[in-house]
Amino acid sequence: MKIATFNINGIKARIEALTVWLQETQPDVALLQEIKSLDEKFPREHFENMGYRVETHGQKSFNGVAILSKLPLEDITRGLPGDDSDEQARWIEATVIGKLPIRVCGLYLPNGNPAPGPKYDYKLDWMRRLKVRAQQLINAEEPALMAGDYNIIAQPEDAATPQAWLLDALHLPQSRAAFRDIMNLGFTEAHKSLHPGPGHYSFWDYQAGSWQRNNGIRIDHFLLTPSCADLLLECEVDIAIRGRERPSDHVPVWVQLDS
DNA sequence: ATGACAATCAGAGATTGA
Repeated sequence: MKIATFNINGIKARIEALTVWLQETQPDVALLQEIKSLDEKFPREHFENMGYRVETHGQKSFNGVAILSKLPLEDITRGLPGDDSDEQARWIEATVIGKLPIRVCGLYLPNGNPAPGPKYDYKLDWMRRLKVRAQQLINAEEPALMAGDYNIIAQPEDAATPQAWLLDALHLPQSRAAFRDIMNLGFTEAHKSLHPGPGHYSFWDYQAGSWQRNNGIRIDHFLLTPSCADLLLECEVDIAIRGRERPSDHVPVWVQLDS
């Protein structure tokens, strides 16, 4: 089973690029972030005609996550538990029914800038809630993964110019500590486990020729529970997508699971 | 660097992103 995550930075602006990539890559499941669309405005039929089930959790203008799946989905839930007043659409879950059922969580973790400030407080509180849900997934002892745009530079080698990020919400010690806390519950970060070392990025800013200079950061991750990590066969980043016409500032990351 | 670049909503330019 091939599962991908892709921050598309707007479905309206990215429908062509996303369609081409889906046809080339043929993921069974694609977790999308920043659809920037109301549910009723998402081009559902376009993807259904390509053989995908479409489940969205959107809002107007900003944020928004979705699951496209060629396999059956069960028990779909929307929104990260733990704060009924949170109106930002950043979390969606479903069980994908393949050879083995996999609980799949798609997430768009808050950016948090500027830090300190209310947006950073929201990021840290969102991560506190994420840890609660993550612990539940570990306790369930079933194959599960959490994938998406974590907006966390987890270690200095995940940035081409780490010194430029020292005061940024993506790289502040509290952010990295919160990510580590979640990892330490027992998750495997798929790409790092298969491709350790520097120079792997998933985001390049639109500004200042970041792509041309390979001034990137790695912030899109797959976190696997232990029984899911046992199924991991491959994990790759589709870097070339960033060099195409009208790209997202993120590129897709995917895993192949023996499931 | 009050910078750049892109998307959204709106129908200009502010807001957000990372």
